[in-house]
Amino acid sequence: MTEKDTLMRIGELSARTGASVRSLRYYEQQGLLTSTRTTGAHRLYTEAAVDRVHLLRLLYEAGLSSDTIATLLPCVDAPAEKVTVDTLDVMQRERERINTQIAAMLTTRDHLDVLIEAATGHLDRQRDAALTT
Amino acid sequence: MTEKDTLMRIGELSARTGASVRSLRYYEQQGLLTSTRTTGAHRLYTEAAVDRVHLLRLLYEAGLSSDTIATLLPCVDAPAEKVTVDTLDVMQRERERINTQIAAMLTTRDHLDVLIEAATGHLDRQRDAALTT
DNA sequence: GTAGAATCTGACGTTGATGTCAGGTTCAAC
DNA sequence: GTTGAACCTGACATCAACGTCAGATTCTAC
Repeated sequence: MTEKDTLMRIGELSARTGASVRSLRYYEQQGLLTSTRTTGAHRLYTEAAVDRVHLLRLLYEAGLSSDTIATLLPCVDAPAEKVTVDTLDVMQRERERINTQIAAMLTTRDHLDVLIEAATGHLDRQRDAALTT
Repeated sequence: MTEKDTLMRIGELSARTGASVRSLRYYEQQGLLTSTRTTGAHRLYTEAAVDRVHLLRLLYEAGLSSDTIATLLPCVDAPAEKVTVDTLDVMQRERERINTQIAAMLTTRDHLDVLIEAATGHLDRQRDAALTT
C-alpha cells in the first residue's frame, strides 16, 4: 500500500492552500472536492486534496465557473472515459473565451504601460521641481 | 470648426457598440461616460462616445472594476495633469493583477489543450468503432 | 395633434463565490 | 470529564454589472 494515510482536517487544508474554510466547503458542495468523514462528521482530506484545491484556484482565476469546472473535472480524472461531445464543446468554448480575454488583457496592459510611463515621467518632473525649490 | 455635430441617441450608441442601453446609463452613473441632454432630458452622444464605450468594454473585459476605471480615466483624458502617486499605484497594481491572471489563463489553456487533444482522439476512435460496426 | 416608438427615472431582481454569524457538536489534551 | 479550539450545518449578507419592469415623458412621422 502506498497509502500514507496522513489525513488532514479542513483547517490545515485551508492553511496549506490559501483557500478559506468557507470556500473549501463550497467547493465540496459544488462537487469539485471530496472528503471522507470522521465519525463525528468532520471532514478529512488526503494529500491529493492540496493539489486539487490548487487546480480549482487556478481554474477559478482563469475565469471558469463552478459549473464549468464540475463539467470538466471528470475528464481530468478519467482521462478519456467521461468525454462526450458536450464536454468537448465546453472545453472549446472556454478556450475561446480565454483567448479573447487574454487579448483584452494584453491590450489593456499595453495601455497601462503607456499610462505608467507618462505618469512616472510626470511625477519625476514634479519631484525634481520640488527638490530644486 | 471640426464639429460635425452628428449627435446620436442612446439607442444608436447601443447598437453601434454592442453595449445595452442599461449598461450605457450605468456607465454614465459611474462617471465613465458623459452625454449632453435634449430639452426633454434625452441623452445625446458624440461620435467620440463610440470609442469611449469600446474602451470601457475593453477594460471591463480585462477585469477592471468601474471604480478602477473611474480612477484611471482622467489619466487617459488629461495625459499627465491628473496623475498622482495613488493613481500610479492603481495602475501598477492592476498591471500586476493582469499579469497573474494572464498566467493562470495560459496555464489553464494548456490544460484545456491537453484535454481537447485527448477528447478528440477518444471521440474519433468512438466514431470509427461505430462506423465499422 | 396624434399615434407609436424611443427614452426617461427609479426600483427591485439576478448571479456566483464568498463572508459572516448563530447555535450546536466534536476533537485533542490534560 | 472537562475545557477550549476546531468543526459542523444552515441561513442570511455582500458586491458588481447588469436585466427587467413600471409608469411617465418625449420625440418623430404623418
